[in-house]
Amino acid sequence: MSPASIEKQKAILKAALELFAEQGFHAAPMAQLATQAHVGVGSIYRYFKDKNELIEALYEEVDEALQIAIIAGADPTLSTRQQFLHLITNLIYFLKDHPHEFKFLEQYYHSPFGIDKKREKLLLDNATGRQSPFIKIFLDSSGKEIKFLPLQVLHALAFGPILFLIRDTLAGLVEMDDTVIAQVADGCWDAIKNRAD
Amino acid sequence: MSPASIEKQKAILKAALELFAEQGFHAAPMAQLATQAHVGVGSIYRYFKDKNELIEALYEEVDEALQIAIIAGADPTLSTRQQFLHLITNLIYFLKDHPHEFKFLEQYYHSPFGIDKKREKLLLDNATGRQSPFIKIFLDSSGKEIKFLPLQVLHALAFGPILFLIRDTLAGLVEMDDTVIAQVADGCWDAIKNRAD
Amino acid sequence: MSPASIEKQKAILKAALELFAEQGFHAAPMAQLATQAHVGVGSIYRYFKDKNELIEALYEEVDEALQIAIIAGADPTLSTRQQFLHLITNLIYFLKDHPHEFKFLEQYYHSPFGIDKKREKLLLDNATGRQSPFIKIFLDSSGKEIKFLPLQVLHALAFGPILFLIRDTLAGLVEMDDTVIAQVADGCWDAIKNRAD
Amino acid sequence: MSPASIEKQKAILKAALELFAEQGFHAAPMAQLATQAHVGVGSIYRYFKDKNELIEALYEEVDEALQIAIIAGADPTLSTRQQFLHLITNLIYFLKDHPHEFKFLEQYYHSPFGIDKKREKLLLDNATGRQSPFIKIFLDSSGKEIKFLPLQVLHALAFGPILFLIRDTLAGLVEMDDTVIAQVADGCWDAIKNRAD
DNA sequence: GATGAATGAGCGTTCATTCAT
DNA sequence: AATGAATGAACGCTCATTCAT
Repeated sequence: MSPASIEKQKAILKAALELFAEQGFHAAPMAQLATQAHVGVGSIYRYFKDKNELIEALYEEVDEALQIAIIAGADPTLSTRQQFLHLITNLIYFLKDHPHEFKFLEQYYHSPFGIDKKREKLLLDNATGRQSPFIKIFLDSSGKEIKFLPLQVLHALAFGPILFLIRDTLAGLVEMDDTVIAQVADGCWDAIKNRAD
Repeated sequence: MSPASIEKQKAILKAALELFAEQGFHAAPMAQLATQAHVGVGSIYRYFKDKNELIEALYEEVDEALQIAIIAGADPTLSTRQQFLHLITNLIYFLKDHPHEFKFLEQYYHSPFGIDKKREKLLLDNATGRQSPFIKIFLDSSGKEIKFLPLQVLHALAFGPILFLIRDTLAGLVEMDDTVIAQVADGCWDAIKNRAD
Repeated sequence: MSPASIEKQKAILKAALELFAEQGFHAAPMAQLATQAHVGVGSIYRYFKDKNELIEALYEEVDEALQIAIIAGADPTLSTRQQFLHLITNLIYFLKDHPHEFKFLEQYYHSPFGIDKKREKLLLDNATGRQSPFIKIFLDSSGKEIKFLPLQVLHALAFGPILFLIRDTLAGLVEMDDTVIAQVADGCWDAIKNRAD
Repeated sequence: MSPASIEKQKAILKAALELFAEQGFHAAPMAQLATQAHVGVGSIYRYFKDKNELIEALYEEVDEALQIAIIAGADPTLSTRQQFLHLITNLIYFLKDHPHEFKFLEQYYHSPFGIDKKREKLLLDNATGRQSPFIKIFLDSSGKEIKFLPLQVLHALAFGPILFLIRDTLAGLVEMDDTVIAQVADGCWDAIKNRAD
């Protein structure tokens, strides 16, 4: 694909991210998306088979960026607690600093696409070596530093508060400064850590 | 309003809850809703100004039921921890046992309506005596049995995991038996309780 | 269905017949059809699931009218030749006097619908008592007054010239007065009659 | 025009014939046509002003091939009947053996183009020495071996059955073996021949 | 000359809402 | 009060045609 084409595709994905985040999938007409991306409607369909495929492609892109952000600066020599706090702090900052990405992901995971994608990722993690860094920590330390609980429950305890709080932050209901972020990260650790520790 | 009218309105709300939960706001046409409620399309507009107002009214109804379910069997003589566990367990069972209500609320809170509603409730709680039982516990015990954190952060730590897990349960990704429910409730408490305790 | 509804449905079918005949299925937008029928676009979809179903319904209506016209004044006591000439003359006059119907049918039989419909009618004729009057004559007299030929071949010899000529007539290439009509009908009989007779 | 250009043009016409025959004019996008012809979309517009002109050009090509096939092996010393049977048998075999050409011509003659083309050919035949071989026979023998009828009527009687039958053959409704072909040709002759003969 | 990415008018269809009955 | 037929703006998507490369 030519550089110009790649630019165009990126412009479409960028416009899609903004519009989907601000208005939702349904309320964002392809025509408006085209306008915002400075392309013709028809051009979108050169790059993406239909609206669904555009959404999927955008998800892949956003998820990729998220995964990269999460593992930035990861250090396997640290304690489990410190590794967890590092990862989850990365996650919080990324979502807080990328409200469009956060809103898009929230929508995506609540749509019919989302459920299947989630299940798919879960199976993938079980089946392949490619593992989310969180899952690795959970599996390695479950029953030790971390409570012996089903993976999904650990996920819920670790991520649930984050998503909840970011949502409120973006809604302007609460301010997330560095102190609050540290407190929440801490709270998440408290929720999953084995009490004996 | 005549008893017959009340019945009709209830039928509409019931049908709306089912359809919205199963298909989403957008994918649930008013015509289908009317069919399912055994009323004419026009009748819906007698009780609700438009689709948005129907959604709002349904929210009020569902939220009312939820608030009632949460405080069932509450006992102010118990310890803070026990009161919290009681409330949150009520919450979990209600949401788990009422998937339509849960799915509707999730959608609602992720829609443009949701943000405003949340802010409104917050202000209401501050301004009036009518207070959510959770807020009462948080305000009463913050800095004592419970961490000294902004209310929104406590909310996030307490409710975030619940919502996350119920979602996965309804998607069939995890089974929530009584043991798991107790473990999650416990985890939520661990997240907010003061470590000294 | 209320009388008003029936009127509306008829208006739609009438407009469809005219537009399809004059512009073809593809070139006749639903919006134009709605305008011509003095209804809203959406109303068409109350009566017909989609454009295809409208076309099918129109075919049924036109075919019905055609079948009725063909058998008008049929007299089983006449000779095979006279019965045939009567039927085919009816056919000619109907098509000549109903150019919209003729053009619509031509299009229909040349579309993907048409082939299947034709085969279906053929099977129906074989399987049930309901028989086209032409088929009855052909089957009864094949090998006697009429040549012993496959049914399809008799059809071709009898109808082929008619369709060909009507087409040219509507195109203004030839004038079909009563004399010409009689001559063509005669020619068709000559094509299928047994020479010995 | 360079040899390479001629090749390209032929490839486009070949692809057009196949696609138009199989899918119809409307359902055959220029892009698909370009792909099948192994040229760029833009190239089609170098050889043909627009889609209509491509259709026209294809018609000329197909018609040319048809006219040549019809007169193959013509022998002016034979009887009128034998000459007619020879020509019409040529016609039948060509159409039967070239289904793409037949389907294309049928579509063409049923489209807005067709009418005008037909009228144009008629005028041409009258105005110039270039005459269809059938027209020559009809004009020479009308009132003698052949009925005294308007040219268009003779056309209808002679060609109508052929087109009708080929259509059904391609639709799989009837098998045209050599016997059937001879019988149809015979029938066509019976339709136009003077009874006295 | 040849290409195919880009375009946007125009399509079939849906659905929230209205209003005559 | 209750109905549902009627409406048309708005949607996702296609494709003949253009034009920069």
